[in-house]
Amino acid sequence: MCGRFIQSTHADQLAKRFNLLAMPDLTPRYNIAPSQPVLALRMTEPGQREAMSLRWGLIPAWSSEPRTAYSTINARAETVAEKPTYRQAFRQRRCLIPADGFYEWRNVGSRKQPYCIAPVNGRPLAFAGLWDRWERDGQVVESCTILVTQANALIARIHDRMPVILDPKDEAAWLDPTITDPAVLKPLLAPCPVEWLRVWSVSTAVNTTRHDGPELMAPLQVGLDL
DNA sequence: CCAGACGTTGTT
DNA sequence: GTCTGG
DNA sequence: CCAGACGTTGTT
DNA sequence: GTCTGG
Repeated sequence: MCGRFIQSTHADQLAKRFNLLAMPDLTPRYNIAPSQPVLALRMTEPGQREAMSLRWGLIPAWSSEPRTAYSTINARAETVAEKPTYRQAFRQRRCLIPADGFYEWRNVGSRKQPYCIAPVNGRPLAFAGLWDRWERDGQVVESCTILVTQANALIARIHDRMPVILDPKDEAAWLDPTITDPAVLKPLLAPCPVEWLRVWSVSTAVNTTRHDGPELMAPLQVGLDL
């Protein structure tokens, strides 16, 4: 799955990578946790891409409270087109979530060892995401979820699920609001090639959400790598 | 019909 | 064990 | 995802 | 809102 990730690329670099006209000021973040704000990209009317900040953990528009009684930080690619919580968003409110890496935990006996996974080429990845807008009594909460799929052979050493990392050539289609056919969209949600990513073990400092900095990505020097 | 869920993962 | 907060 | 709380009353 | 279970 995907329960922590990194957004560290500067605004100007992101604007170039994702063809954005404007970007808000960004603070690099190395330990984004559920419930926190996430930078996401969506399509606006004249076909422009727009950056926005979304709460991580999708709150459906029909929810009575601006929260859910269950976890919506991830949506399974295999079933996202049918699930009541995600179906409308899947057809109408898809987004890209830029990421410079993510963390997964491997069970080692009774211990849990965190690993960092990041792009080999150093360029930001795009997670496939969905967003929704919740509104009651003038209170507005925009929120998102990250799609997950079967782990590729690299990630499978750690965990059996991983975020959907889109092929850059599919990013425009994922954002295109005129595409609503699951038969067209679902093939974009395959596990990414192992060649795009590298994996290494990191300190359990990442476990604590108040820790945030590039040091969280530092490789462990004690031979826990896979 | 109404009531109640609506999710993912891991573990047993 | 389970829920909430980050 | 992990970490940390998980309760009530009365007093300051 | 929409689907499932009773």
